[in-house]
Amino acid sequence: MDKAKIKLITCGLPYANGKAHIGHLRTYVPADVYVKYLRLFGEEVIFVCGSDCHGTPIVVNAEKEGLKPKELVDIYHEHFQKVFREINVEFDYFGRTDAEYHHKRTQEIVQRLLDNGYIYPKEIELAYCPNCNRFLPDRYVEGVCPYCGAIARGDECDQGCGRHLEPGEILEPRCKICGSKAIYRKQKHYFFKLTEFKDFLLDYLGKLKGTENALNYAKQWVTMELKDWCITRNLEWGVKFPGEDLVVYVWVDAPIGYISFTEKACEGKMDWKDIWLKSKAEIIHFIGLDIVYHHCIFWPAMLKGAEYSLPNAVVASGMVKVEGKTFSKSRGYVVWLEDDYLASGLNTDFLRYYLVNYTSHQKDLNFSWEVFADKINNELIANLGNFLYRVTHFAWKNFGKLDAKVDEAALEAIETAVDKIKKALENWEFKAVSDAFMELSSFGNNYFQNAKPWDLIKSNREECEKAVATCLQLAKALTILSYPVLPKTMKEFSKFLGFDVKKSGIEDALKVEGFEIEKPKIPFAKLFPEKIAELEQTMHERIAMAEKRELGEKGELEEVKVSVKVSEVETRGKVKVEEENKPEEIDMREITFEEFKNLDLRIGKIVKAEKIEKSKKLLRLEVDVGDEVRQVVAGIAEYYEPEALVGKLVPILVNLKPAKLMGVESRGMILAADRNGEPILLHPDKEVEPGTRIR
RNA sequence: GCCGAGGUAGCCUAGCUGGUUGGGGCGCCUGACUCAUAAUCAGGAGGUCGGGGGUUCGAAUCCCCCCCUCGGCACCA
Repeated sequence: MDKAKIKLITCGLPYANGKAHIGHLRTYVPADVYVKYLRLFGEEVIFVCGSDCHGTPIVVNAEKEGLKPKELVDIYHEHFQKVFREINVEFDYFGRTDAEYHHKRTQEIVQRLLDNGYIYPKEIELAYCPNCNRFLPDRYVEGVCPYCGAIARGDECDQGCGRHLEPGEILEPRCKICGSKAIYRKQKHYFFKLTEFKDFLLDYLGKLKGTENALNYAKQWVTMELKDWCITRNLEWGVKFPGEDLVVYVWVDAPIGYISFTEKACEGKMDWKDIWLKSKAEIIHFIGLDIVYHHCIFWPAMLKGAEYSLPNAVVASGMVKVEGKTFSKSRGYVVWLEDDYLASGLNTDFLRYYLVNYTSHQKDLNFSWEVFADKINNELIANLGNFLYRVTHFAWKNFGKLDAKVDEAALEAIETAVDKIKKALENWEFKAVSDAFMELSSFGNNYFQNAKPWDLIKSNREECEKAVATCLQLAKALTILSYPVLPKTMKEFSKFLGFDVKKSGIEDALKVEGFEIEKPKIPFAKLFPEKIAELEQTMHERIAMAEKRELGEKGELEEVKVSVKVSEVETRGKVKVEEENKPEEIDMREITFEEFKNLDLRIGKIVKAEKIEKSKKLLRLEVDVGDEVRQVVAGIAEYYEPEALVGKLVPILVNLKPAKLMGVESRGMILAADRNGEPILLHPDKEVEPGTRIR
């Protein structure tokens, strides 16, 4: 690393449409820890982030809540600022993308891309609602996925195959607002020539630093295929595209926040252009794995096209699991920062320690309250907290003031810890960083134990003082070295040791001075089983409720609607969130009996079933539908063995338009219940003949 | 199926340019100590290093095959 350069650290922007949870923190806390260490080591750092305020989900949600988009954004912007402050994630600037300065910067960059010929207009067919008299953006459209036939929304096949849909791709579009049938109408939109950046990206990704999880994905995508990127939308809410009644796609303007927020952070201090135009800084993005594509493909291409500086590193954090299960807001496997953690009154440093120390930054982090309690009680408190307190307390009680006499061995141990921390930071290994100071703490406990100052105080006061001063030196070094991870606690504790850790640099860890000790307070409060049981119960109740909801129990519905409203919001900018099935959102439009009669539904008998080669999900079935035996392809291979299917009676939609999948023709569709994506086959209550009509 | 990342004691991990008995930490067992938040210190038990072949005097480390987990792509009429 080039030490002379200023470093700009950014975090993926939280989407101002939902509350902060443990998944967000998985990225923000390590980034903050990294920044605090850099500063400790004397580097000049700028740390920015902000709310991502645009995009259809915010508009849709605001409308649902009877708010203006800005009002909804205000709520979550405040929320994020508050929780970040409380957990000591300290940005130099936390902006918002609906601010004027950000619009200005975005328009300037878009204009540069236009001037440089990287943006071109193209007529595309878009869903238009004749009733509402407007073009329908992404999420205002509902229709059928052209790839899998599932109900999908305008920009993504969210219920089915999960594909990203380009504007105009969706079939049978309907207006989500008034429910009427939408038509396709031509409209001019703008595209970014991503395809022209393929060679640049291949070269760039070879030089880009960061975690390999991010870099590997990105390389894979670039080598596959790049498509030009539609960067305008029909919305009111967003950054206006120059000269048109359109806004730029939210993923164009969101990363530009890194630039506009840097401008604000630099005000009165330095010229932001040195960073973003003259490459005089090292730019490091901390993100969640789900937005690697945007940061390693779209973003550098945009910057290159607009002749801005390029990021030097992309650091992607691994996934979060809760109680060993995939993180899921809808299923209750989530820890909300405000409602769960902060409300519990627990020391925020505990959570920071857990997030940093559980595992390597790139790996999956599992959160469970049980492990949480173990780590806090047995590691943080028993080792670090106990050492700090026993030493300081002993020193205060027996000496108060101590001379500067320190065992060389302790200084060596401190140096070792510093070296380990430096090395670990270079590799984005924050667990190794925190392990290094925990190891130093062990050394301290060991030293104290072996020196037996409680005996020495009676026999040899002078020798005792040296042993205690040595331990105090270790304690001081520990508060300094652990401050980036445990800022709240160490800031408080350092004053008992007679200094202010916030004003200390790394050199103070080794500087030998006399001590003046104040009566210390216990640094960390112990976690008791009752408290943990309480927190676990909250979580388990939430999970149980989510399960009930999934099973569609009546009586819960009212409540469910409310809770879903709060938690189903999309996140963007930091963590991967699983595609959540939202059955209650399907809100199918009514059809007439006549329309129903158009469906040729029958009971069919599966006479043959086999896997389709090279496919993970597809089975080729031969189904007796009464008058003939049909070949049907069904996406159930992950859940059903072919052998187990033969002879089974299943409902089948016979007059569905045939299609070919992986080269195999499918004439009909087997009906199944969908439990979170898992198909559950249905069988008639009594044995019936193949071909029996369903009504 | 293809690509990527992994599979090391109950849990988190180091080691992986091959070389003495595979290191830590948490938990567990025994002992010591009492300054300290039943914290600490010492000692100990616990591992077929995913499985099987191969290269080598010698492999957790290299090669081949297979299995499993996670993610990306293809695919869920």
